[in-house]
Amino acid sequence: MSTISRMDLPRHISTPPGKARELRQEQRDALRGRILDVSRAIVKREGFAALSMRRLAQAIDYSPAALYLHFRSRADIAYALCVEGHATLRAAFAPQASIADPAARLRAMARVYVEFGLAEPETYRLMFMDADRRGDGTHGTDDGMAALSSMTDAFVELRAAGRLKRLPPETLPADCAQALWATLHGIVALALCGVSRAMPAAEILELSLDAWLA
Amino acid sequence: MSTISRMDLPRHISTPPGKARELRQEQRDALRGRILDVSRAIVKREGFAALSMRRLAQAIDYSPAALYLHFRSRADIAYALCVEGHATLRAAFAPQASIADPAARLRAMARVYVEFGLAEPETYRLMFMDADRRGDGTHGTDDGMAALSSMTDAFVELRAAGRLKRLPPETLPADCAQALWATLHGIVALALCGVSRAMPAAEILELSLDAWLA
DNA sequence: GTCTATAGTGTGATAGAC
DNA sequence: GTCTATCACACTATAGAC
Repeated sequence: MSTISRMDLPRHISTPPGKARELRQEQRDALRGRILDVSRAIVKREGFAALSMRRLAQAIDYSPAALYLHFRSRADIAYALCVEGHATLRAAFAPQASIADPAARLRAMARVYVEFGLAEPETYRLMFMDADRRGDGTHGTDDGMAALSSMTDAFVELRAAGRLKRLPPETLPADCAQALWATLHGIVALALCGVSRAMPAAEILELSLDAWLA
Repeated sequence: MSTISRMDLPRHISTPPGKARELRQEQRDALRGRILDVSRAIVKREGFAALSMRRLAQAIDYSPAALYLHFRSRADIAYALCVEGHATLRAAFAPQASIADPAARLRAMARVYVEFGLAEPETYRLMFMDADRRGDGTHGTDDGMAALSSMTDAFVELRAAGRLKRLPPETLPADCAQALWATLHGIVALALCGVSRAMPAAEILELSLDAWLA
């Protein structure tokens, strides 16, 4: 919970003419940031469904109407949080890129992906499981597909090294990546829904990776 | 939690000896059936979120209050529809059981599963994607796990035939089934969320099956 | 058993005063 | 920019008349 009160922000100060504009802009950005901070916290803990405009307003100590000066709608906030989430995920992927062996790299990326989903279940839901129901345009985030293209690259290397002989020769590496992603998503999604009570997600993951990459 | 207590039955009335009682029961069952019919239709077309008690009541031409004489809550209706869905899925699996080759059988079952998800997206959502958010006890449906045990059986046969040598020898067939299920769920879930815009689900499926069973 | 009526609570979003 | 007040809805569930 952020302890910053609105009173900390200088609001009705007669601003000197020069910097007035950027100062106002700074305040705007600060408030927008605070809205996102609180939204992120609520979503993380209780999920996007628990994020109502009223509650959000109360948490940042403004009226609900004030929110609409910074976001056109609730879906707009969801979109912003999704973009953030994709950036986080991409950042988590980056360190794995230096792994030389493509199979080991794929395994590492897969583990990162699943760990992200399990560590931030509600964010993951927002990003990948409620996407179509919200009606906003989250799908356009090419940024989020960076992970997919890293996996594609690894499959290209595998194919070049002749290590995908189990699959039909005309199979595209991009399709392999897509299929592996579907597997990863399935593992996370089942875990989040509590349906796969038997086995821990990490074990399912290792087994699936063996099936794909052995 | 017993819904109907014995005390609710009209014992002050000397129950007419003949068919009165079962006739009343028949009417009760008929109305309950109609409620489920309409609910199923609405969910199929527009999803469980679109099923409100008001709307349901209007559709069956009763008052909202009447619904609560047959279902304790909206979640109760969801539960009933889930049980139905699991029965449908199990029935769709049955014909595949006669396929002799375990790998071919697995492929056939996998296709049935994915086809079910794509053909009845909203029912699938209700069964496997909103499960935890509803708070009812759908997970207890052992009936629904019949599919999983069929897949386990197939993996047992594969292992016995020495056709799983790519996986570590201590791997349990039940775990293989669980992992394959996760893959299937991932394929369906991504397709339903419109995230995997590139590739048709059927192709991802075949590719994944090759990876698993080649 | 079924109705009408309504309690009680939520929601997203907006108008208009200051 | 921010507020108050409110619109215009939705919802589940129940009370009490018949």
